Amino acid sequence: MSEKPTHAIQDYLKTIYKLSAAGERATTTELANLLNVTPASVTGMVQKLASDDPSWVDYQKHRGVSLTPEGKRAALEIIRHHRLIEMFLHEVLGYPWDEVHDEAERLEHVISENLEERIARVLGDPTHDPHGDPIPTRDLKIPPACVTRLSDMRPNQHAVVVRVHDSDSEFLRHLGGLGLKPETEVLILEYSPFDENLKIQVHGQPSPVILGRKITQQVFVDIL
Amino acid sequence: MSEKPTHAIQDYLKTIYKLSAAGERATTTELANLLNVTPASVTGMVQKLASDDPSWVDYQKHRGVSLTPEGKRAALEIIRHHRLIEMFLHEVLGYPWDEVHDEAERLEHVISENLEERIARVLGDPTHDPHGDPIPTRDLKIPPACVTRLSDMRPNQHAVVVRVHDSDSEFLRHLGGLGLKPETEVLILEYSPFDENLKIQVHGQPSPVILGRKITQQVFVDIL
DNA sequence: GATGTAAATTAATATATCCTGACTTGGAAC
DNA sequence: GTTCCAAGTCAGGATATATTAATTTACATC
Repeated sequence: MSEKPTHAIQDYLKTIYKLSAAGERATTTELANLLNVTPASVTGMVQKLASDDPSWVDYQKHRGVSLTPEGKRAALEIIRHHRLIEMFLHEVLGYPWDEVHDEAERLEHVISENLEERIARVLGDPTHDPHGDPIPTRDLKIPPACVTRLSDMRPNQHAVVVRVHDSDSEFLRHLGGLGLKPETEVLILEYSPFDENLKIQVHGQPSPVILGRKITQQVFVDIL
Repeated sequence: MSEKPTHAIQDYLKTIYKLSAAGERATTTELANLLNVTPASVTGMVQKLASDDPSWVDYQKHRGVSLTPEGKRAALEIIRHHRLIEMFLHEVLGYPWDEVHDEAERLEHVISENLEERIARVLGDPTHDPHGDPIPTRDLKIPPACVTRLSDMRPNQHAVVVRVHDSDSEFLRHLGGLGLKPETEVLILEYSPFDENLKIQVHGQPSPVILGRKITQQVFVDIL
């Protein structure tokens, strides 16, 4: 049985997981940016992660890191904690969706498996968090996240929002104001090829809105 | 504005608070025992606590420590977190009372004031935790805990349990089995002066039980 | 193949917290 | 008043994680 990773290690593993979603290795600088530490700190830590027994990552100098099975397991465990907590804060404690991330970021490291289980039970084993990100199951399987972006839609297409990029509170409040949240339906009215703006009608909103690519790229949809 | 104390400091302050309930200063060795560190570590930490600005404690070599107003404030803040969390785990997530302490011990350090407030709101501003310990109010006032012990009762006295000593999970399960929890009424039937055993009838239980001082001293009551 | 630059690494150091082992102090008992 | 022991303190060092500054590497471009 492997030792429980420290909080810092959990953060590294989670971040490496996110960066290697598409299969490539995570680089030192990318990690440093997302973790808000210097590249030198990342180098030091990933060397440790690789030399721990069992090792959490596969590390090669100047070639970045990827997770070992053990590292992936630990990463998914934390991601499950994070997303269950977000859902719980939203559903049970009435948190607005733009405030859940930061609170979950701290709680995810300290809840027991017992508490994780009770939270999942109370929520009825939810499959997605308030931003639409999939929650790993008890046995740490995770469905592939939807990757179709609102920015890929064209006039007359009809779609439903399934996921929005989280972690920026301000951005989430803005989306909330527009009515753009998971399960909301949208109809594309116009596409402007030069600035890549989209004019869309959000279901339940009084009038259409025009959105730039900065926004539409962060909203993921299923086509209806 | 004072810096937020680290987790370790919060634990020290909380423990000093508990030890100085009666007004005396907490000693190095007592602290070391309760915190599961060596006396030398305590000396090092309390010196730091005293030299921080603002200082958390008043420290005099070989004379132990007491909390400054700032230290007391921080201690009560953590105790409020701890007891609200215990109540929340019990009431909302169905934790048995013997499991809440350890979980709260970790969560108390990471919840935001926002979460504290929402928990209090959902619970309807409870005044006591599941073991009967009083919860400091929002402005950190705390009523004196009841100090009459079941062991002080004598035959024919009728009392109601208001508080039991927490933090030992096994002991709590035992008490639970006996039906001894806050708000339960008891009637003293016999007192045996030599071994200090008490025979009592617990309301709702089929038959009386005989309890030794080790137990009756840890149960606090109001006389009816 | 030489070279410039961005990325990554190393080395030295800082901070927070803990430890062990050696030493000192306070105060009770003679 | 000594003496002695439990309690307390000091010194030195360990671990985890971060920093900055200096150096090295990879690789695209000439």
